[in-house]
Amino acid sequence: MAKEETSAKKPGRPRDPAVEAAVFAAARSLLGEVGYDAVSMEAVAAAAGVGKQTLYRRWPNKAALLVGACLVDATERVADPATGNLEGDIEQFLGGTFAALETTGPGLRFLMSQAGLDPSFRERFDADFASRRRDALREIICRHVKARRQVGPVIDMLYGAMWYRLLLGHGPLDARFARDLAAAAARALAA
Amino acid sequence: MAKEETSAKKPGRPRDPAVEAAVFAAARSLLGEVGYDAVSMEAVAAAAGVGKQTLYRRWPNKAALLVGACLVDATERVADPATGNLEGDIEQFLGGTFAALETTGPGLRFLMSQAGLDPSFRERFDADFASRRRDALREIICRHVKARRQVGPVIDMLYGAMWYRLLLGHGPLDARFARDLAAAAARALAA
Amino acid sequence: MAKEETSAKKPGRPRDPAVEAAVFAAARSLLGEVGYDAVSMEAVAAAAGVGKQTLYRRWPNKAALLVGACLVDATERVADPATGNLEGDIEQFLGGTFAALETTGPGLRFLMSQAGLDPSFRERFDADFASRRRDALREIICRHVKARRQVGPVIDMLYGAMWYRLLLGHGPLDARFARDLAAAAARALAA
Amino acid sequence: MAKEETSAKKPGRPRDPAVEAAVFAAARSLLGEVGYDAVSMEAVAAAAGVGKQTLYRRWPNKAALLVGACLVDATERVADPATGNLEGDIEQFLGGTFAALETTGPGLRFLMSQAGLDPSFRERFDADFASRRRDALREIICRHVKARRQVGPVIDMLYGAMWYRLLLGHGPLDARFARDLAAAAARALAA
DNA sequence: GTATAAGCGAGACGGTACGTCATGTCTTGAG
DNA sequence: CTCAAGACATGACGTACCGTCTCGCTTATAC
Repeated sequence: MAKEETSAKKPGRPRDPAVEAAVFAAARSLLGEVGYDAVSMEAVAAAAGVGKQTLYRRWPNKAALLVGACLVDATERVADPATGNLEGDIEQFLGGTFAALETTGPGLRFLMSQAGLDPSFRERFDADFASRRRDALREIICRHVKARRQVGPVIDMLYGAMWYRLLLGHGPLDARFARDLAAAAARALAA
Repeated sequence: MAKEETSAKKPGRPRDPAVEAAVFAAARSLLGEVGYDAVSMEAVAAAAGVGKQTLYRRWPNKAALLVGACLVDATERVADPATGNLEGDIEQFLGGTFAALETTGPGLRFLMSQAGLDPSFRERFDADFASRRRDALREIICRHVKARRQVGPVIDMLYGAMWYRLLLGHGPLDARFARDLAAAAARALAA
Repeated sequence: MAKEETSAKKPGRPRDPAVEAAVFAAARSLLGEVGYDAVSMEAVAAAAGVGKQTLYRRWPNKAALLVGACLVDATERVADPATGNLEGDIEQFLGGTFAALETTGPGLRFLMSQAGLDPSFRERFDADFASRRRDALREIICRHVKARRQVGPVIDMLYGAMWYRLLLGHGPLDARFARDLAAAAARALAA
Repeated sequence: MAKEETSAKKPGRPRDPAVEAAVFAAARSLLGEVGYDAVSMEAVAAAAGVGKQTLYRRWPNKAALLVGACLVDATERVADPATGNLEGDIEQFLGGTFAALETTGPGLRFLMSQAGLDPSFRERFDADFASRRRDALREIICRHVKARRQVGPVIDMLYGAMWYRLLLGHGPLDARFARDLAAAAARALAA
């Protein structure tokens, strides 16, 4: 097939793979500490022990860098649930997602806030992060549900509830909330 | 003591009342056109024909100014529905809410983003606006549902879905979405 | 007429006159210490306790700033010689000129370099400074010499020798050099 | 002695002799077009179709490279004069030198200006270029003159006059100027 | 042959400075 | 005391080069 000619040997020194890890770690740490606005490319570069040009070589702007930094742990933290039934799978998925928010919550809240403020970041954040999370949840739900039409709104309700509480803080994102949401979703999706 | 002669004749030139209106108009217009980040105090001052010092005399920073400019959006505007059944009432309430977003959407989106960024504003915004909207929806739902325990999460799901789409823009906030959400909620709340 | 009300009261805060003095002092000091290339606008700003923007508001670039800072060096300071004979007058004139270079040398060297790099400054520097010095020397020489045709090249030789050593530093600009040049010039101009 | 084991067969691939020519051509061309400051090693490398490392392997810095590039044509362009008398030889030497400036003048002007700005470049430029030209002229003069003591200042006067006009542009560097300088120098050196 | 060693084009790397922009403060003169 | 104007110190922006460091390749001598 030779489809993957992408990895043809390029000339010049190859990119140092350690850079990405160092940058993402620095970026996540700063994001959690001081918030999106106060994260500067200079600070990320300094914290990661990296030149500014190296950041701009790999990410076009701060938004892309931070989304990349958060994307990694969100996708790798939530295990695929397998309880066998719809409600249980949803509960487990949401429970895992909420648990991850213990550490990633502040950073993600900043990113979603930024999405509300900046249209171009909005697109990138949805395409690279939020829509992927919706797809992951959709896949789980669709294992048990045939009526596809109802699934979309229910996914928006589930993730919506999560973000709503994450942004406003008027209620906890705990195991009980996961259970309540899962129960409501399961009933909503029942034939 | 009557020390608080607030309206006592203060020395010096009085504040020009036209300034606030001009500034708010300029600010909302810029916010709609270019987005929060690209709004600068300098641009607001120039657009309003006002000196920068005048802005800083009245608002401590850009966020506060824009919050002031947008707070008028966070006002009740949805008529009380009366279709007689749960699903119909929810659909009508959400439909009205979504319709109002046509004009108030950008302002509210900015306010919710600001709530995500600023904890003190978060509290104020939830207490003065968001929780009141939840209460209004709760009252409507509770006309038809006795099982109170399930209501809270469903309200978060409904408003959550709305905000989720408002912030990310990945799907429309239209009559059909109101209908789908109402149907799902009604099933979730059914005994 | 009064058209030239250049100094008409302009609105806004007036420029702080202390800035120019502080900047020039910092610039000349840095120029003397580290040389033109190593002088950075950032260092000048820091040393003068001034913001970078303030520098760029007043001077378009580093060269212009330093030219301003050094132009004070380009001022007449040599007393008119009166030894009665050609060789003595030349020697005394050059000796005085060389002595002044003790302090003004670095600044003048920079200015001449700048003249070599920037054609428009070249014209200005020649008209306002270098040609006047040549005229001064010419007047002294012409007191003793009638053959005008030979004078021009000799003046270029004398000032040329000075600048050549000032720029390259391959030989001293001292009393002995003044004497040697005067002797050579006197012979060259002899009938 | 075999001290000069320079040409000992060294292991590894030998240096490509075409590189130096390509680099010098590119460097001279850039120097003439945009001036010393605006010449960057990256641009030279790109223009010569050469890697940056190749430049740094052969020249320690930009200054050395550009001096090298200009040295070549200055030394090879001026033929050894042989008119038989002092004044004629000087005139012919200067005439040839001035003629070469038609093409090399702008580049050399940049280099001399840079020498005035940068002490470390100053040394290199004098050692590798200017002092060699003075030596060439000294040799010619010393064929006819025994009184060595007067020669040094006269050489500074001759080359000084040339650079003075090259930098300030207040007079032409033509055959007549060469003749006038030669005549003055010959008289100055006469017993 | 087959190491070994250096040169080569390319380009990523940690840095420094650039010149621009916006922040929030300050200082004018006018009202 | 407010207002419009604009200078001020500060600090991040994104770019351009610096001089160094890998890469994979080429081109020599040495074993």
